[in-house]
This record gives sequence, C-alpha cells and structure tokens, in this order.
Amino acid sequence: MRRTAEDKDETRRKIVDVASHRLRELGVDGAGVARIMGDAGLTHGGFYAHFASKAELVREAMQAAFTTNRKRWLDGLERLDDATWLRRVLRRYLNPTHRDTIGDGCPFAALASDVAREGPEVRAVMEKELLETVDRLAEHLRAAEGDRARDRALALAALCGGGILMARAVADPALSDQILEACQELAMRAFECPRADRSEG
Amino acid sequence: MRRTAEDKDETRRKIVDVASHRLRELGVDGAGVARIMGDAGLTHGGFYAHFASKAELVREAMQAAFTTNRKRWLDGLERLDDATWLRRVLRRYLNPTHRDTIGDGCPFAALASDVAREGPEVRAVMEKELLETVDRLAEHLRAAEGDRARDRALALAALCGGGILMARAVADPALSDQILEACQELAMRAFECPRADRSEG
DNA sequence: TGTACATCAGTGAACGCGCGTTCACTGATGTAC
DNA sequence: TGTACATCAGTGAACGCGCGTTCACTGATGTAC
Repeated sequence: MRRTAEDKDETRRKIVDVASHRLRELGVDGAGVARIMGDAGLTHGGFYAHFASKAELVREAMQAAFTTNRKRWLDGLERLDDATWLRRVLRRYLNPTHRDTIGDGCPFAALASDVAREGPEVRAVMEKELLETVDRLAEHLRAAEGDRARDRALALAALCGGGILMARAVADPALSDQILEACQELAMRAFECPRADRSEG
Repeated sequence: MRRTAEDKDETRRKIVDVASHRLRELGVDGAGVARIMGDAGLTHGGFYAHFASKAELVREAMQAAFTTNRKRWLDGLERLDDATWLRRVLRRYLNPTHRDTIGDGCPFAALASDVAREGPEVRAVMEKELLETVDRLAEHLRAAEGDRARDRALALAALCGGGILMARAVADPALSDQILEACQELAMRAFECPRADRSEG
C-alpha cells in the first residue's frame, strides 16, 4: 500500500481537516484518535506515522480551523467603508447558522473553555490565531479609534465569541436568537455605527 | 457506618460542593466520579446512594456554582448609583484573580464550550442561572436603557464571559491582562459611564 | 525489459489506564419488644 | 434498661468500554542491476 510522498501529504491534510471539525463538535477530550482516523477512512494505528502525539494534531487542527474561519468571516468585504464593514462582519459571525454548525464554526467559540484547561503550547496557538484575527478587525477600527484600535478589537472579539458561546449554552432557541441580536446591537452602539435594516445576504 | 438523615444531607452537599469546583477546573469530561468522591473523602461506590447519575450531579453542581458566584459579584454594592455599580461589577468580574482561579470562578466562563455540547437538561440549567444573573444586571440598566435593559444585559454578560474566556485561552500573561482591561473599557463606553481611576478594593 | 530488493504508509491486535455504573457486603445506628 | 432485629450510608471489587499509544506485520511502489 505504499504511496508517494504527495499521497502521504494528502492523507495528513485529510486527517487534520477531519480533526478540525470533530474537535470543534466534540471537544478536545471528546474527539478520539480512533474516531478521527475512522472518519478519514483509515485505521487508528497509522496515526503515529503522521503525528508525534494527539496534542500535535490538536494544535494543527486548531490552526487550520482558524485559517478557514478567517476567510469565511472577513473575505469579500474589501471595498466597504469601516462602519459598513463592521456591520457585515457582525452579521456574518453572530448568526444563527454559525451558532448551529459548531463543527464548521469559530474555533475560539467551539473550544474556549477546553483551551483554558490546556497547556501553554495549545494556548500559544490560540493566542497567535486570535491576534491574527484581532489585527484584521483593528485595521477597520484604526480610523475611528487610533491607538486604541487593538484594545477595542480585543474586546470586540470577546463580545462576539462570548455571544456565540452564550447562544449555544442556553436551551431556548428564541432566547438564543435574542442573544445574537443583542450582541450585535451592543457592538454597533459601542462603535457608534447605528444598526442598518435587515437586507443582506 | 449508618448516619442520620442530616449526616446524609451533609455528605451530599459536600459532594456537590467538591464537584462544583472540580467541574470548573477540569471540565465535565475531566472531572470523574471517583476523583470527586475521593476529594470529598469517600469512595466512588457510594456515589449512587446520592445521585441517579453523573449528569444529575453536573446539573446540581453547576447550579450551586452560579449561586455562590452571583453573591460574589453582586453582593455588597446595594447603595451605589447605576453607573458606579456597573463599574464595580466589571472590575470584580473582569479581574486577573478571577481569571486565575477557575475552580472558584464563573461557571459560564469555566464551562461554556462544554455546555454547548451537552443535552437540553444541562443547557436548561445554564439558561435559568444565566437569566437570573442577567435580570440582576438589567435592574441597573433599566433607568438608562428602558425596555432594552434586558437585551443590553444579555450582551453585557456575553462580553464579560467572553473576556474571561479569552483571557484564559491565551498564553501571554500581559496580553491576558490587556484583554480584561479592554473588555472593561468597551463595556464602560457602551454604557456611557467613563472609566474611573484604579482606586477600589 | 525483467527480476530482486528496500522502503514505508497503513493495518489490526494489544498495552495499561480511567471512565460511569453495578452490586454484594459491612457495620453503626434507630426501633421494637 | 437490655436484647434482637431492620435499616441503609458507605466500601471496595468488578463490569464493559473507549482512550492514547505501541508494534509486528503487509503489500504496493520505487530503485538497482
């Protein structure tokens, strides 16, 4: 069954991709090596031909999830003015579909309390990826906020992540929707960009 | 070794108390029945004389943690005007000591992404307890926000919980402190109560 | 071109371990007479 | 008051299970001659 180096790379990417979804859905403890390998169409024994440990996979999968998600939230909005840009990003992120598809969604929201219990290596990956996103947000706050743009972006990220987390932690769907709306509104107000009407795809 | 009914109640309370701390520290999966019973000074076999299942304990422990924490954040501030009250609550909650003592801290922040993966019973407990806290916050926003007080309080809770979660998820202590400060500042601005100086215990 | 050999991605059984849960038991206590 | 019995909180061994990890192996491929 030997394949070329390219085949091996492809298998490895497949494992990371599956893991990035299963980790978000099931948590770091909940997503086992055997389950991930099985979903990638492999048996669990071969895992250590690709990764030194589960911890290494967790780090890579988290990184991959962040990369995909940044594109999802931020791409395609390049030509908008800052206020409109922010409104669009908030509406994309604090969104019922995002809330309901945890396996595809924001890895901070999916894994925040798991990562708080992990060691410094995992937290370092989370930090690097969060800051990458925060910097992207800060670019669009700089004109209004100047030197405080990064601090504002940190708090905005906390509000957004916290909003999704709270919306997922309650039982009543109507309340959950209300949380998402309320977080959007507070963010709009904090950044002085009044809420637009509901039109947009 | 039979004890009176009062002794049994006390044992049960002890188990719930230990569990409420261990769950926050180690997560729902990480805090095992044997570990919790051991820390309560018992053997694990006796667990089912007190609880129908681990899930039942998780629900009770979460509830107990919320009750203790509400007192911790909200008590002793009764005579303050709304703006000062909010400033004090934010400084108590978005606090490095709170961040560093996860086992004693806010159960939403400790367990948010765990609970997002749990069934409706656990989420119902989380919802009930979150709303109890949100109502307490809303009382102090009503004068300024009127009918929107509850929505504002929901978003404020998301910002605070998200702030602690993010502060715990990063590796660099200085950045972590900065996140806590930035969240306080954004909340102050959103509720138009300018930041006071650092004095207060 | 044909044959022999080396490589190594992936297989599948097995390791020790801790999980939630069950259960026969022990032994201090409360109750009945 | 003294004795016999019933109660049941707590003990500790055991259950099946899935975990992360290890390892001897298989067999398709690339390379050497």
